[in-house]
This record gives sequence, structure tokens and C-alpha cells, in this order.
Amino acid sequence: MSARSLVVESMRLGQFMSDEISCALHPYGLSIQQFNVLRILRGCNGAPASLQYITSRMIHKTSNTTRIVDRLLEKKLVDRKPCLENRRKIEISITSKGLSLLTTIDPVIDEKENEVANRLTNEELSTLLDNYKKLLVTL
Amino acid sequence: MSARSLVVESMRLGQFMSDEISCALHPYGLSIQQFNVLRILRGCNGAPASLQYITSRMIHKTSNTTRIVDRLLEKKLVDRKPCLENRRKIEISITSKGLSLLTTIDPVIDEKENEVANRLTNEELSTLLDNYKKLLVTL
DNA sequence: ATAATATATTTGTACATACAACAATAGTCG
DNA sequence: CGACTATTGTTGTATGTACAAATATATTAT
Repeated sequence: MSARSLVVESMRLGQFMSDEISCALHPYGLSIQQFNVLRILRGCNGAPASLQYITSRMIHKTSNTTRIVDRLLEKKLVDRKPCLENRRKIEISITSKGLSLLTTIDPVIDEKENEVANRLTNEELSTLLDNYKKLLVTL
Repeated sequence: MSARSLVVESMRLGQFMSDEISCALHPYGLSIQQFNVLRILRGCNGAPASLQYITSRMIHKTSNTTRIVDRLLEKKLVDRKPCLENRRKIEISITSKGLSLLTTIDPVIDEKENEVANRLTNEELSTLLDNYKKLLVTL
């Protein structure tokens, strides 16, 4: 197993997953990154989050969180307030509209995730498995 | 192992790989997609490729190949001619400048691929392995 | 206290992604 | 032939990615 196969196959698989989830989100007008941010905010259980915190949890580390939050603001799915203790910071929280949208989407994404996992053939999984195993041995 | 972990971890891993390769390409002024197209064209061994053919081999299926080729054209790394047999088509081929750039970059990417593969810790690989294995059993 | 440095976020720009609409050519079938 | 449909590629628009520079505030050192 070459390092190249590992890299290329991992990229292809990740892209496939990401395309499928994006597609499932499309009817709700959310990009995968916007959805990601909403889920991060829900995970805060009411506590506000800074931009920095959100960025640290995102899959695409270099993505521009300011502008993704801007779009969620336009849709009134999140709130943004200046932080009083530290005026450099902002406090972002999910609105009730945002929460209820997530509640609607949750089962759709759950189903899609199962579907995607099951759509991988045994052969594809075996190949991946072999690749990772061999790599494991050589470390 | 949940379908969600499989999906999220696969996306994270793919993103990590892709970020690392992009970074290695940066000094050469190529994006990962531009590099991908150049390698596809080299793989044609002199035969010209249509846009459609290139798109079918790309990792990002929905990406806009016309505009990626435009940028390679500007850098004179590829040629574009109308196809005489079928005037809807265009014939794209890699130039000698493109080939020699690839020759320069090849060893750098090989090294990066090995580095990336080896940077994954045993623990990360074990977790992935477990995830894929469990999935394999349930299919 | 002032200057230097660090932190938090925003803005700018080029490129890529996602999707839809459009245009041109080719193939098909009456 | 002429209309219909399919194929191939281009263009438009909104969003996201990647990186660097700018802005504002906070912290630290002198």
C-alpha cells in the first residue's frame, strides 16, 4: 500500500461523504458549513460562543467563520452580540428559529449518514481497511 | 460505531490530507485541483483530453473544469484547441512547460504523501480501523 | 503611563464549489 | 429536410476556501 493511495482514497472518501451531506441539506437552504456551525452552537446549550471557539471546532479550519456567521444572521438562525467583558470578542448563540430548524433536519441527516455508510461496498471498505492496516504495521 | 462517526471522521481525514497537499503545492502557484488536472493530462501520454473526460477523473466532481483549465492556460501549462471531428468538443493537452513543472513537483508531493501517512498516529489509525471494521461486519 | 506585543475579529482578493441557465453542435426520427 | 432531443462546453451568481493585511482591544514590559 502506497502513501499515495492512502492520501488519494482518503480524499475521495471524504469528498463523497461531504457531497452527500451537502445534497441532503440543500432543501433547507443550508451549506454543510452553516449546518456545522449551527450544530456547534447547539452543543453549547445556551452558552454563547466566540468566533474563535466556533472556528476551532469546524472541519474546514481555514474557512472564514465571520462570513458564515453573517449568512446565518441574515436568516435569523443565530444572534451576535458584543462581549462586555472583552470588547474584542463577540458572543454568538443559536436562536429558537435555528434550534427548530435543526430539529427538523436532524432525522434527515441521521438517515443520510446511515445510507452513506451502507452504500460503501464491502470491497471499498476492505480496500480501505487493508490500506490503513498496512500503514499501522509500518509505524 | 455510528454512521455519524464514520462520516465525520472520513471528512476530517480527507480534509486533513487535502490541506497538506495544497500547502505543499503553494510554492509552485498551483491549487490542488489545477495540479490534479495537470496529472490527468500527463496520464494521457500526449493524447488530448476533452473537458468532459477531465471532469470525470477529478476528485471534486462538480467543480467547474472550464475555469480551472482557463487558469492553466493563462500560465501556459496547457493548450486548448477546438476538436475538428466534433465541434462541440475541445482538445486539451499539457505543454512541455506543464510537464517540466510536474517533474519538479513530483518528488515534493511524494515526500509530502509519505509524511502525511506517517504523521497519523497509531491511535488515530486504530480508531479508523475499528470504525471501518465494525461497519464491514454489519453489511 | 507608554510602547511593544498578543489576541479577536473583520476585510480584501484570488481561486474553487455548487447549481442553474444558456449556447452551440450533433444525432434521431417523423 | 425540419423539429426534437442529447451532448459538450460556457457563463452567471452565491457561497466557501485560503491566505494576508488591517483594525480594535487587551496584556505585558519597561
